[in-house]
Amino acid sequence: MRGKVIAFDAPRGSSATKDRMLDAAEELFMEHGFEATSLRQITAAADVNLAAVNYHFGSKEELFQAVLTRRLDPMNQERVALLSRYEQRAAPQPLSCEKILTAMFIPALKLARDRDRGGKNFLRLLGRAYADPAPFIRHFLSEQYAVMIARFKAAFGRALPHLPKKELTWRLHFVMGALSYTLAGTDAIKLIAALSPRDAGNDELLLRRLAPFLIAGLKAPLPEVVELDGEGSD
Amino acid sequence: MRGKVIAFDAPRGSSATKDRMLDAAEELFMEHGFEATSLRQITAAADVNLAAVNYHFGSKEELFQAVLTRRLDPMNQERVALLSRYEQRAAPQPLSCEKILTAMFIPALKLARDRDRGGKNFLRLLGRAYADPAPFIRHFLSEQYAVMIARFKAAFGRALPHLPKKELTWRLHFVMGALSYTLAGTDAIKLIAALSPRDAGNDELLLRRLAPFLIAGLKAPLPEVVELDGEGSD
DNA sequence: GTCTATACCACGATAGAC
DNA sequence: GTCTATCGTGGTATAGAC
Repeated sequence: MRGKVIAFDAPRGSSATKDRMLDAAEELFMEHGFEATSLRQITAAADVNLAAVNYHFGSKEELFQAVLTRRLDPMNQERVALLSRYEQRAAPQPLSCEKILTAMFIPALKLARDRDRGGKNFLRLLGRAYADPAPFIRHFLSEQYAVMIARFKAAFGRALPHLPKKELTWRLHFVMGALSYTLAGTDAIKLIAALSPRDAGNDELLLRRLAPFLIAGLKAPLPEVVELDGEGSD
Repeated sequence: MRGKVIAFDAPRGSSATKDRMLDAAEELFMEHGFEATSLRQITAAADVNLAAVNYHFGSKEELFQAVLTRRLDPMNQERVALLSRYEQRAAPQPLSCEKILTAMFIPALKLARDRDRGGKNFLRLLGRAYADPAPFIRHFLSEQYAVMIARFKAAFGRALPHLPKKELTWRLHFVMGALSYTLAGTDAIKLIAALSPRDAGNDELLLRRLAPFLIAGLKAPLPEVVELDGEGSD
C-alpha cells in the first residue's frame, strides 16, 4: 500500500508519498491555518507515518513552504509572462494600468478555477500567509514575490510616469495588501453570499469589483501636506 | 462566567495582577502573534503563576480578547463620536469622504502615539488579528466593529449618493482590508525605513499616503457589467 | 533510500491542596 | 486567590525495520 508502485518512468521514489502529504497539508492548512494544523492531522489524512514529514520535508515550516511553492511559483511566472506578452502587443506604447492589473489577476483567477487541484481556497491560504505574523512566512513570500513585483513595478512606472518612485512603491504595497486581504477573507466569501447568493464563491466578480477600486487608487492625486490632526478638539 | 465586580476607584489586589498580565500579553501577542505566544511566556513576563491566566480570564482566547477590547473599544467609540461632531459641524451638508476617513484615522493615530499604553505596535496586533484564520478572532472583531462600521457606512453613503449600496459595501470592505493590512505590516515598517529612514515608525506619514489612495478608490467609476442577473440593482 | 515506532520536551487546561 | 501536580496533545529527533 504505501509502497510506491510507480509505473512507467516515474521519478524516484518519493513522489507518491510526498504528493499525498502535500495535498493533505494544503487542504488542512487552508481550513485551519498554519499554527492550528497539527502534523498528526496531516499525516493521518495522507495515510503516512508521523515521521514522514520530517523525513521528506525536514519540518512543519518547510512543508508549509513546499505547499505554497507548488502553486505560487507557476502562478507568478505566468503573471510575468502574461505581462510581457501584453507589452509586446502594445509596443511601443506603454500598457495601461488596467491591462497591467489584468496580467496580475488572470493567473490568480485561473488558479482559483482549477478545481482539481486546490481550487479557489488556495488563494485564501495565500492571503492569510501574507498577513501571518510568523517571520519565516513573510521572509519566504517576499522572496517568492520579489521578481514578479519588480517586474510589475516597472510596468506601472511606465503607465504612471508622473508618479514619484517612492509613491509608486507605497501604492503597490497598498494594492498587494488589498488584494491579499480580499482573497484571504472569509469575510469576503460571506459578503458575496449575503449580497448575491447566486454568485457565492465567484472570485471573478470579486476581482472585477476590486480592480476599479485599485486602479483609481493608483491614479490618485499626490497626498497633500495637510495636517491630519489639525482638528481642534481640545 | 466568573463575574468579577470591580469597584469604582479602588481596584484592590486583583486588578494589579490582571493589568500586569494584560500588559505582558499585549506585548508578547504583538511580537509573535496569538498561536505562537505561550501562556508560560506571558505568565513568566508578568511574574504570575501559570494558572493565573485561567483563573482571571478563563482561557488563552479570552485573555486575547481582553487585550484587544481594552484599547479597541475606546478607539471605536471615539471614532463614532468624532464622526458625529464633524457631521454636526457640517450640517446640513453631508461630510466629504476625506473628512469621514479622517474621523476613522485620527483615533487610530492617537492610539498609535500613546506610547504609555501600547503605542503604535498595538495597531500591528490589530491588523494581524483582522486577518487571523482563527474563527473566534474573526467573530469577536466583527462584533467589536459592527456598530462603528454601520455608522461610517451611512456617512459614506451620504457622501457618495450615486454609489449603489452593494458597491459601497464592497468598497468599505476593501478600505478596511487595506487599512488593516497596512497597519499590520512589518513590511510597511520596513518600507518606511527603506524609503525615508528618518521617519521610521511614523504612522502618520503612512496614513497620509494611504488616505488619498483609498478616497480615490471609493470614488472610482462603477465596474462594468458586474450584474449577471441583468436586473437593475440597488 | 523509505518508512516505522517510539521517546522527548513544551504546550493549554484543570483539579485540588493550601 | 494562589499554587502544584498532572493530563492529553503538539512538533521534533532518532534508532532500526524493510
